[in-house]
Amino acid sequence: MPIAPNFSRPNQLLDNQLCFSLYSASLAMTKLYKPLLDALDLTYPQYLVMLVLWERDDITVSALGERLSLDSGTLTPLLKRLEQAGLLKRQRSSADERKVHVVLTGTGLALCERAAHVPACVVAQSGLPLGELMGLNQQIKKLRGAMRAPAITQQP
Amino acid sequence: MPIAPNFSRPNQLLDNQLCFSLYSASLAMTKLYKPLLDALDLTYPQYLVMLVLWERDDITVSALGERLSLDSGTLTPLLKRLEQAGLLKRQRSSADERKVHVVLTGTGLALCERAAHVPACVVAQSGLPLGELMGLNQQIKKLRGAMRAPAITQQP
DNA sequence: CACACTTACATTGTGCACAATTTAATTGTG
DNA sequence: CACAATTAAATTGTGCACAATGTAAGTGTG
Repeated sequence: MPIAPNFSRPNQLLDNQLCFSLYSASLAMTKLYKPLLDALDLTYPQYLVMLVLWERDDITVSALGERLSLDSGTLTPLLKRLEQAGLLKRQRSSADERKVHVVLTGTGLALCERAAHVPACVVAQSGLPLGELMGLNQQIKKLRGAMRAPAITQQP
Repeated sequence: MPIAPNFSRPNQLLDNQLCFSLYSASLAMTKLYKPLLDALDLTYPQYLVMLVLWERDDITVSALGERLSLDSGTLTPLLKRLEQAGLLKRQRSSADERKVHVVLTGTGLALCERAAHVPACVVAQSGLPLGELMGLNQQIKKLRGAMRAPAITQQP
């Protein structure tokens, strides 16, 4: 049986490419960060967690999860590794024993300085003008917002 | 110690958001595909592999890896699962015993029909006009190309 | 105040991604 | 032809992502 390229369904080729572009660009971006983050002993998801904490320290696991759209199954082991590395502490709330607060240590707070050069390095490596990247960022945020919103679905 | 938002380094907040946008949008997009792909018993990376094979059957693992920017460490177990599911065969080249050719079975080829509606469903769910998605796709592909290219680095 | 219900994390299991290493086949060079 | 070098997959180990489930703490209702 001969090869059957599906030119009859241009959508199947075209539309999936946006999804594949996102997927592939995201992986490529992570690789761009890797050498910089290796120097800080952070993985990319760990770096994202630290970015949130550098902005707002002492938040609960669920607040962190909402900010990053990640659940406890992902965050719990990740946070344990960061705690093991001495960058933060996980402490149960005394007011509500169900909640776990994530608090930076001195080491974790200090790491912010050593991470300060990372974004500019990545921008430089991408080789595209900053304005273009910012415009792209706005569009992707819009797409992400659209995906977060519930689709026009018939309610039962 | 008080919270220390790093407003003094706007880049650290701004530039990382493009990267985070990509990361988060990619994960969200995968979740959009999930219910559709569940019906086909495919994960999203498996679906990408099938898309490539529906376009061009009988290619080597390394060709597949180049197309998707994935290495054998990712593809080998993924392909074994697709083989287990009866969608493809992995067969060593007789001409060069190092190479493994990936060939669709009848079942794998037939699945193309059942997957035909997936892209349009995802576009509809995103809630954005098709033209906008296509423009975004072009820009992201440009970014990905820029990241693939070696940065302006001093050669030793 | 009992008790169903909800909430916040933690745990378990599957499937990517990828670095690093291994194995085996092929190619290039003297 | 011997043999170092290269190439193509496979293997091993770590760290996400996430579904499904479990556990314990808190909440609401009669």
